[in-house]
Amino acid sequence: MAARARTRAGGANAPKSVAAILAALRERIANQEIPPGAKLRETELAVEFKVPRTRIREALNTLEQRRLVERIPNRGAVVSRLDYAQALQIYDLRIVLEGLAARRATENGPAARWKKELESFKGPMKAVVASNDLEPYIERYESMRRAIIAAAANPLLAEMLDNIYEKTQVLIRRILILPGRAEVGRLQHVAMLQAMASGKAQEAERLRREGLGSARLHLEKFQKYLL
Amino acid sequence: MAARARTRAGGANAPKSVAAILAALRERIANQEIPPGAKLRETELAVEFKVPRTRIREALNTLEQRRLVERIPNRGAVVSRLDYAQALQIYDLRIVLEGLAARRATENGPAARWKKELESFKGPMKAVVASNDLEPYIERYESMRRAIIAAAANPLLAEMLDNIYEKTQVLIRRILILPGRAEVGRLQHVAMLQAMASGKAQEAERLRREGLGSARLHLEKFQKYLL
DNA sequence: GGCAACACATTTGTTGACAATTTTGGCAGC
DNA sequence: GCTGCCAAAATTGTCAACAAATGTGTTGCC
Repeated sequence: MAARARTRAGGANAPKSVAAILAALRERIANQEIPPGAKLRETELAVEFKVPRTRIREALNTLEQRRLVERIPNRGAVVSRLDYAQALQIYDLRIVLEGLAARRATENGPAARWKKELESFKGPMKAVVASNDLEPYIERYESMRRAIIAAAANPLLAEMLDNIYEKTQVLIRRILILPGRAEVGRLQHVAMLQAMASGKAQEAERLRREGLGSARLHLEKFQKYLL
Repeated sequence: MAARARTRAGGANAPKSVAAILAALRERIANQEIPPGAKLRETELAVEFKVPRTRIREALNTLEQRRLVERIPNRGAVVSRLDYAQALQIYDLRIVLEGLAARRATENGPAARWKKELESFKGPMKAVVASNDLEPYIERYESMRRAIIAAAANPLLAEMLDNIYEKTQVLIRRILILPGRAEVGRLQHVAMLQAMASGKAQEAERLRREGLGSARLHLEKFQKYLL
């Protein structure tokens, strides 16, 4: 009775597959539960997840290739730190990639597909932003973003965006907190969705690039507060 | 005397590190030495490279993440086949990514940096293309491309382009063979390099997009001959 | 008291052996 | 002669023990 720790012991989680471990680790790194610079000890993770160390090793390998951790020979893996230059580079990539996504999504889907999103950003979200209630807004934003990427129907593009987006989730929130930024962003989304709902693909791409470009400018301007 | 196969036996190559194995495999896949659909047997490769199977397994893992091979559980790894839809998607990505590279390269480097490349495409390469001598032209093109990507100074961008470019090397050659395509491409490069040598970053991006866009159109038009 | 060298403990890297699954080959039956 | 099934071989997946390297604490010396 005392030391019963059989099938799924007290703790919390006991995933098995490599994919599960990977997801867990990605999650933790994304919301800084494991902060940048922290060391990932293989043995430690092995006992936590209750899998052989080889499994952890494999997960660490893919994490390394996604540049989420850095690995120094014989010294282990530490989660990568995102410096200013890198952040700007990532924004450059987001600008062109999400621009492409917006264009193709507009071309692919029926224009009406975007009416619903548009109304949400025009109406309810306006109040949400005004009340400084960020979490629901972020949720809506990410949902729209995912919808666009999915509609673009380009798996490789989706994967690339996935890889770089997860490295900036913290940053995005910090930018959004900047005074006035959320409302500016909302208006930009409205403009872009309007273009999409009218089937204007090139215009949608231009607007998406403009929107992310302005976010990038904020990053440059408020560098010291953001990183 | 008979069965002496110690240090580095007859064969040809005996790399050891994972990186070396990876490079070798990437090379073979790129020039279809191992054709799409071929099966990669772990044991076989392990004997050839004279490394434990685990090492091969690791290499196969990273090859899988780069989408160069597909892995079916308990059934092994086969090199990925590039279908028409994927090829188009890759061109979409090249268009926006290399467009970005051209823009940033123009902004970063001194404009004069591109004079040399420009002259080469204006002069010597004209004759090379006219004589249908493709290999030197391709070499020059790839060298220019690498220079631009390097000058863009965005490691993440460079990596992404590396990952998708290697999947299309065969395709690029086939497009280049199409009647008139090489000369059209040369002229487009001249125009872009002219913009770069004049420091016109946005113009350079536009022209790069245009050039790759026209290559993409060729791909659409001659689909049946290319794949 | 500070510094260097040594030994111990911890952590990562490597390997071969074992288990599970799929493919191949052969055989009997229809 | 072809089809379905069973057994053997080959191939992939899993693991735990061993080896190498690094970090840490202690001792002895100046």
